[in-house]
Amino acid sequence: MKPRVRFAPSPTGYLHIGGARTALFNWLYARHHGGTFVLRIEDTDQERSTPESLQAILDGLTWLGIDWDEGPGKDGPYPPYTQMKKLGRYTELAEQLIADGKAYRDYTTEDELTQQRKDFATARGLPPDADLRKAGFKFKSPWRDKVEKQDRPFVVRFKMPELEGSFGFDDLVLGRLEKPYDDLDDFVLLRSDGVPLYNFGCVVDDHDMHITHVGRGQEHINSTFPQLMLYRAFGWSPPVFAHIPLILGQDKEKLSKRRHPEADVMMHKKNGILPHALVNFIARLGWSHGNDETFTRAQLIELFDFKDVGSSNGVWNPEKLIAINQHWIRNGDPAELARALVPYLHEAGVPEATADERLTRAVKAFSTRVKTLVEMAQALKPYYARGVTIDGAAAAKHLDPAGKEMLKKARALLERTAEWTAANLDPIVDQLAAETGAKKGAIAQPIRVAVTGGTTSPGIGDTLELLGRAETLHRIDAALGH
RNA sequence: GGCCCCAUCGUCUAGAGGCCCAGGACGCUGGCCUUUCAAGCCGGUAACGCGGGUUCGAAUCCCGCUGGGGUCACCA
Repeated sequence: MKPRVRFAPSPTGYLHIGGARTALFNWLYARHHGGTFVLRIEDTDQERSTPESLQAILDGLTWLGIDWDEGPGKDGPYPPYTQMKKLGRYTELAEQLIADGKAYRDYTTEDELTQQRKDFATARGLPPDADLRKAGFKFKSPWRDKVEKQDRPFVVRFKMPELEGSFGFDDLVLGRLEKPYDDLDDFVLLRSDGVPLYNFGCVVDDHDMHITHVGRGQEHINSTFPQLMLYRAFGWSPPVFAHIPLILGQDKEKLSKRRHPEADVMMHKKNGILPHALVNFIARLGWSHGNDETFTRAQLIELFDFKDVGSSNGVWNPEKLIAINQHWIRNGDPAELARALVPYLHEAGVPEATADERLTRAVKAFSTRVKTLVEMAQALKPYYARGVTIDGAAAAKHLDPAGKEMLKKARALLERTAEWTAANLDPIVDQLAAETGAKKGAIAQPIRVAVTGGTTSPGIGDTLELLGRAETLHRIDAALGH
């Protein structure tokens, strides 16, 4: 049987890096097994859900190259894929549970609940601001065993069976996980406005959508138990669970949107990280395959399995992300990189940049010299300009009288170069070195400073080819004071 | 605090009883190469949290401790 997996984000903000990894692992699992990857929108938190967030999440996934087979914009056999569009289904199932005596209508009001908390605090001699959860407060509804229906607001609560012992499940990454029955209480299924809460909506949808494997963050371990009870109450068989470790910030705290800007997937796009580099990095955070560090997308799909996901949390490591990004800039397809680079060049103030053959050559020349697309755009920008401003220190060091003298000789040779290619241009340095007995540095550096304005650039041949004959001679003349 | 999960270099990790006085990667660092800067190549730095067991033998199994994380809503 082909697996059906899902990613079920809540559209309450941008795509979080932890969510992206959860999506990635599920997606890889589906692609590896030729299964189906479902994208489901859990928008039952009406306070916080926004259309903009939904779009941001879709954009984030798309940027990362994680495509879904069913979900927003993709019809599938088990619609709708948005929870607020199937409210009737939840109500129907809640009614069914009530009829079966497995859930009940709880008419407890806000005031009554507050009173119960107060009484609890007083009985324990606790201060009014004490955290009652820590003190072990457990809500007991007086409606648990009543069946009458009243004409006022109510929530539907699950009637947790009073059973001895414990129950559990076999997690794909953590192994056997168990919990005593009496740890659970009568959790809410449906709010008073009829909207389902997470545990209920999640179970109903995973069942309705025939989900076979649920890969999600370890913060959901505890909610798996009430969910399991729901499966049991409905007589449904639960999916296989895989709880993947959390990603921590550099301060070792859980990666949060508020405290960690790197939690935003799209921030990395802005920083010039390649989508595949981020995918590669994120995959290696928690998952491994021997000593391998870099993987193509095809390799990830071929090698991924939940059983190779580790069980301990991982700390975000920006240096390694950069290193992997550099690796893919260096080893990726230059033409493809050129296309990815164009928007960054536009951003850098080079509106005329297009993914042409010249840009591809430029990408090749700089691929070992920059770590991000932002750096690449910055590095390339001067090559698109007319003329260049020469750095004072560089000029003082390399464009002294001797340097200028050498530059003149170089210019003469350059002018006579038939075909303006790196292969033809590079030997000029050697030729001059042989003729004058000067060191290559005494020849190449004055040229480099004259045409780039600074002391560093790719090889002279590549640099000059990129600049073109006219611009090279123009800049040399300017440096010579003509 | 209750419950749950976790524990190898600073970080990501390999390691499924002897192959490990622990390997790779990033970082940091010495050198080589070199027309600059990179890249590349060769080297160095640095870890099995602690204490008990089990075993001829433990990073690997068991227990305790400690530490870290998660979770306890009419959020997800």
